[in-house]
Amino acid sequence: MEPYFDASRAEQRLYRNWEEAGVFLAGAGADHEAESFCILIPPPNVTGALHIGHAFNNTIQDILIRWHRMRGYNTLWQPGQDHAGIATQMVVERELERRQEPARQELGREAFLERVWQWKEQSGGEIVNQLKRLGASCDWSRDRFTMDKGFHDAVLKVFINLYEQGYIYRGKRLVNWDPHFETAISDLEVEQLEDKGRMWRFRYPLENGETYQHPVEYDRDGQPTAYETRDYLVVATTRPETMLGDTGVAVHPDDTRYSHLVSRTVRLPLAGRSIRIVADSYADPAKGTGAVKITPAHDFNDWEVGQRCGLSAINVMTAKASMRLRDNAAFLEGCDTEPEVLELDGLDRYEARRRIVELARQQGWLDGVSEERHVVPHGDRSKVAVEPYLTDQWYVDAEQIVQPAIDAVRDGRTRIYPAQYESIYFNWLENIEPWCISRQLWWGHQIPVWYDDEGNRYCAASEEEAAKLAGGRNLRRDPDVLDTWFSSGLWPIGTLGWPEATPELERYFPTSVLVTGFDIIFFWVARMMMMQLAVVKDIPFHSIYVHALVRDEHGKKMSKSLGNVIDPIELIDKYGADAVRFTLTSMAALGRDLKLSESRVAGYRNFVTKLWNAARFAEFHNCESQPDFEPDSVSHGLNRWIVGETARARDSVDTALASYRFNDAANGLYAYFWHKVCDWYLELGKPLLADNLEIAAETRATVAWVIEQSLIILHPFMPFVTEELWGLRKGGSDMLALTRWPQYGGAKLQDPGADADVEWIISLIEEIRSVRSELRVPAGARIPLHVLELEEGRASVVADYREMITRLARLSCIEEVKVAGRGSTPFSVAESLFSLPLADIMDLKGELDRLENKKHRLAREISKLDTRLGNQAFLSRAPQRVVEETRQRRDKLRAELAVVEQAINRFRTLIDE
RNA sequence: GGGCGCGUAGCUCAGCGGUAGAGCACUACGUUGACAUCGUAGGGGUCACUGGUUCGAUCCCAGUCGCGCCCA
Repeated sequence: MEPYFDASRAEQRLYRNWEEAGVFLAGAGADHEAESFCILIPPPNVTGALHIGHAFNNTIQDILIRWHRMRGYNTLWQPGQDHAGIATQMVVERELERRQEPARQELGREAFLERVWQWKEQSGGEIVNQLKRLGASCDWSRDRFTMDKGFHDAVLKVFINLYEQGYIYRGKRLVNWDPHFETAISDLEVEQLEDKGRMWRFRYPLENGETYQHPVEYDRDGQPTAYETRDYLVVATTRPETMLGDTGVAVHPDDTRYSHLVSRTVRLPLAGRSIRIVADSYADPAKGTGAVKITPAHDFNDWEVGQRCGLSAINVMTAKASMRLRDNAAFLEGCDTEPEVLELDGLDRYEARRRIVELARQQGWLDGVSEERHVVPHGDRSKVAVEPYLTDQWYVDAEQIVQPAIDAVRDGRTRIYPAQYESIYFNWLENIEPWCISRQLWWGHQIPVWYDDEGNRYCAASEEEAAKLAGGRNLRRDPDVLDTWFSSGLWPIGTLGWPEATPELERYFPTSVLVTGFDIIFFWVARMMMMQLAVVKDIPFHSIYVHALVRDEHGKKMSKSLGNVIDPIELIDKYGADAVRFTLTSMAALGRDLKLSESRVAGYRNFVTKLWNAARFAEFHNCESQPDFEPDSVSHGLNRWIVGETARARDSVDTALASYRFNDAANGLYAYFWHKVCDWYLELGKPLLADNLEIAAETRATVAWVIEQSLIILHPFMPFVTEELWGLRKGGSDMLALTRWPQYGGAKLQDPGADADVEWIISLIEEIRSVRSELRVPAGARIPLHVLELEEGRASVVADYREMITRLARLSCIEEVKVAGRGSTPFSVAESLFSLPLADIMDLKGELDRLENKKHRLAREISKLDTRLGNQAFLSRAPQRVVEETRQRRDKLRAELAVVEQAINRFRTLIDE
């Protein structure tokens, strides 16, 4: 065996072996009639590359899957990719541009889609290979794509189903419009970004000679004391370019300044349109002048006001967010436009903004301008400011299907871990808004609705069926496609074969657990709940494990623009997949972000090496597993101890994983293997492996068992190195991935007597090492150990472990003596007293200090406990158990103190002599 | 504005009513036939602050101060 595990060479071979042996297939290795365990992968975008968040998310899933598979469950990890409408269309369009090929519009829909499919075939599978590098044990034979024929059919069927039940409707309303992609997007795809901007105040002249008194001076109580007569209203806006679409000015119904003006009109500058002053409580008297311009076609709040007050909505922009005025009948109607305004036609919205402000200044209706910060909605993909835009779109009336999704979590049929995410889930669902599901894109599931020339709609699974419904009328299909999340919302039933009643659907649905990031609870998790419950009347999963975000080592969100992205594949290349996985797992504390630093990965790479070398040790010493080995029948205390430790480790892994405490599982395994097995068991066990000893055979078998048990319980976390070592040890006949998880219970393999002995031996060795180190005894020097006094029952222990103590503490001999010799250093372990004769090398003063320190530490602790035990309130109110434990501890410390004091006295005597 | 979370060793984080822990980093020593990607020993903390509950608070409660995120 090499001294290191060569991850880069072994990983791909090991993965291939797993695939060829079919160990990842649904149900592989399952016990007969086993319970099923199924996880659906959150489908990565087909355009995507594996980022660290995927690596984390899929490591967690793989641990759960491998753990269950080894425990004999009938396991399915269902993989797949999402067609990711906007993202993919964007990638392919860029590709066309880069290669200077005809753009999407020139190609036309059909040819463009062909190109997307081509692209998908060539470069779409990258992320699958990357998941394999991570070790993800998905059943790739069942890989699904949200645009597959079967999945597509299922999506259309659901659309038709929901349409027919009246849960899907078409409506003309304001949507969030992304002017870059020229499509509607849903509320969730909008992110609010704060930006510094300006607030402009405009004067809109009152018509028909109306005037009002506007306060200009106030007394101390804020009461107006002087007024001026105004023949205009001042309105404020951050978006001057939309003023051409103004159809009203609103004032608060209780605002006495303006009440006589309600229903009068102002003349909209530039457009020359008469617009009505309306009373609506949306206008806040305390803000600005209390009068607010209303642009129903370009602002969500204004839209509501317009609906309430009967104002028309005039769209003054194109889909690209440039001004549309010249051939805009709605705009021109009722206008007495000034020539300048038509020159704005076709200008980009920001250019139009500058021009309008400039015109306002020139024409004298600019009242003022102020700087302020405000939040501007942006498209999460395009990063451009979205426009509220008036269009016809398809909506899911989510309110009608939301209740079962709320109930399922309320009554615990689906549980969310950690529970704090439940309230986020409820809060969103209880305030659900209609879901805009149509997108003006080409790549996606085209909406299965046809229109005849009169505009009647026919919703059907195919053109033929629509034609039948239409009775031969001329039809054209709705050009829009569905929101990507509409189809991924059907991921659970869609991947398992619905609407066919497949065996997989029967066996694996509802699925066991969904592992996902909190950032897509709304996008995806909540919608899957709603849609599965609406379509098949059942929950999609029993549990939802919500994990946090992976951030950089300073806690910043990783992003390309910040340049702080850690590429998991680079980490895997450098440290191996096992190290990357173990790092992520060890940091996966429930409900907390992880800050990833590379040094941590390097640390776990060292753990992989440690495991590798422990196995190498076993090989050197011919420690081979014995078929008839019974862990509970070993005789030597050391072997009995490690068997018990191993059982405890297995037990705590199971407990931790069952409650999704992945970090506890990983850290427990790390401590067990490195600090128990390697630091102590293998070191103490070395003397027992000498060929001439009777105990050697048992110890070799125990070492083999311990190593192999460790490989098994580490396998879900570090599948590659464990599988490789398993193969090296077992000759490759059976695979670790399908090896049965140990069932032995904790109690049967525990031996408290052996545990106490070994722990005492460890303390003794540590104490000797500590003394040696502090007294600067050369590391290579062998020194004698004098035994002065032993606690009851320890004599045989010292005898049994004599050689181990000698070796690990680098002693020349262990002798019983009656009195400590001149120049020797006494020290204590629990209640036993020893000394090290170090006359020529020791630092007397330093050693005395060391003992005094220990004495003070003990004395301080004892005094704390004494105070507590002297407190009547404590004695009467604390639980008896706690009182008793405190007393025992105090007594034990007192005994130790006595021994230390004895050591000090002896030492003083020696110094005085 | 509403909600959630977080302030514990130099750094990244566990813990969570009764002994304050890990990894990394740091210091010293060291190649003993598994491992220097290692071993041994060691230093390092008013558990953000202020009150309260309790026999007892890093832990529970309230407030303050800092930081982050989500929603409007």
